[in-house]
Amino acid sequence: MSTPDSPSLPNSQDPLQALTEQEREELVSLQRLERRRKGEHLFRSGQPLSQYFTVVEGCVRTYHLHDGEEFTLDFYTEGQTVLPAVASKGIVAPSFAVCMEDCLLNVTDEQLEQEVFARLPRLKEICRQQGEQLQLTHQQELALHKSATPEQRYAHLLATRPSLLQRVPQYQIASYLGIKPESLSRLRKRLQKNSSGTST
Amino acid sequence: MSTPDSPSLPNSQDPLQALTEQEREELVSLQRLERRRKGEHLFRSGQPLSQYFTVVEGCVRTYHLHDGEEFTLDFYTEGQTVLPAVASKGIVAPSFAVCMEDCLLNVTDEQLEQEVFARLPRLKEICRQQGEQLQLTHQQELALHKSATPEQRYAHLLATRPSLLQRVPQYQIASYLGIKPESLSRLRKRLQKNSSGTST
DNA sequence: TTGAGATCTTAACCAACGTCAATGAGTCGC
DNA sequence: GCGACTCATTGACGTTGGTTAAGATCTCAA
Repeated sequence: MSTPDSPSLPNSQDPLQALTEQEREELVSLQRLERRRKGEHLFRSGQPLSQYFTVVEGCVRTYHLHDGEEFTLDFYTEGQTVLPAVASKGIVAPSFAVCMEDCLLNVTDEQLEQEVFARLPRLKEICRQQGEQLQLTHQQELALHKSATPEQRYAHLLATRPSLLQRVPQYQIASYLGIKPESLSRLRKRLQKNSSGTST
Repeated sequence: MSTPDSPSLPNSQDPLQALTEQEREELVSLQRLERRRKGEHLFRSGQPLSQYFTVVEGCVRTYHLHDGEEFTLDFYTEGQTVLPAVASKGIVAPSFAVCMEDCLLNVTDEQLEQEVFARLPRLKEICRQQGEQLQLTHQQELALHKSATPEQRYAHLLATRPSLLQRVPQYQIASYLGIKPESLSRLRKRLQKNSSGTST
């Protein structure tokens, strides 16, 4: 009933379980939390990336710009990392990231990252591994997007991240699914009609 | 006229330029080359990955299986790496990879990887950075796929990897574009008609 | 030559998305 | 309340992809 939404990319399954209680506490003590207002950008496409963000509270959306139109890549909510840490210098932001709500973010820059890894050497390997698996997951996402119809993609979103639909305007969900808002509207209507017959 | 096809994922831009001539020679001397026959699989979805491949000669296709149907993820030709090196233990193959032609491959396993990194310490960082940028590139691919029509995707493929279309059966290209072979056939016809008018 | 198999093309029909335009519903500031 | 604005919905229409089925090539082997 109240599962807090598993992320579509398993960004998830807390790999920090591998740390000891003490290590985790230390990690928390090193965290730097910052507030960002609704509408603020975390980064913009093409800019060198110097910070990495994890959402503690709120919602962040990443998107591409293409012929003046926004294409939503993903939504990040409580507990999700907008970009994996362990990024090297010289990495360039591949997209835009904007706060959908007022946000509380865990912000890591290069210096802090060095510090954290110095204190928790095991974390580096954990992050690296996580990043690699994430990459493979991205490939799978692409495959899913290719092989599924918009309807299936919507059903999948509904099944895996139901609360997102309450939280985010539908025209952005549509863009996330790769269709127009009007089409999402019709699609939802179709599903309603079919499911109402099913539940008898 | 005869550019050898830039890969869709810039897998490309030889990051080994950062090595000295001597280092590169050493790298080559450490390479292990293997032949694989057309139709052989390099890995299968779900299996632990113990080897990484770069195509020296031939063509490799990766794909997903979904309800018994294949969905082509990508094609890898001369010079392209099927999966990035610097993968940790315990990584699981996210897809299938099969040789489209008889292939000559540069094969790296964990042991060889250790050896190479021991001999060329700088390479490790280079590979890591490459892997991270690749990850961001995958995100961009997904965005491109979402925001472009099949026609635009085909045009993009035609522009960036023309020789692939000569090399690979069209029904697999169709699957790569996310459409059915019949649709690709119609699409090509439409494009022909339109471009014939243009070239006057 | 004949037949089987694989690949590509074409046609006809339907379903679904895109576009354009109009209408509601909700919020906000005045 | 009122207008302005944003967002969701609906309808009409055209375009395009999926499906099914048929046919055209081509290769390969008997």
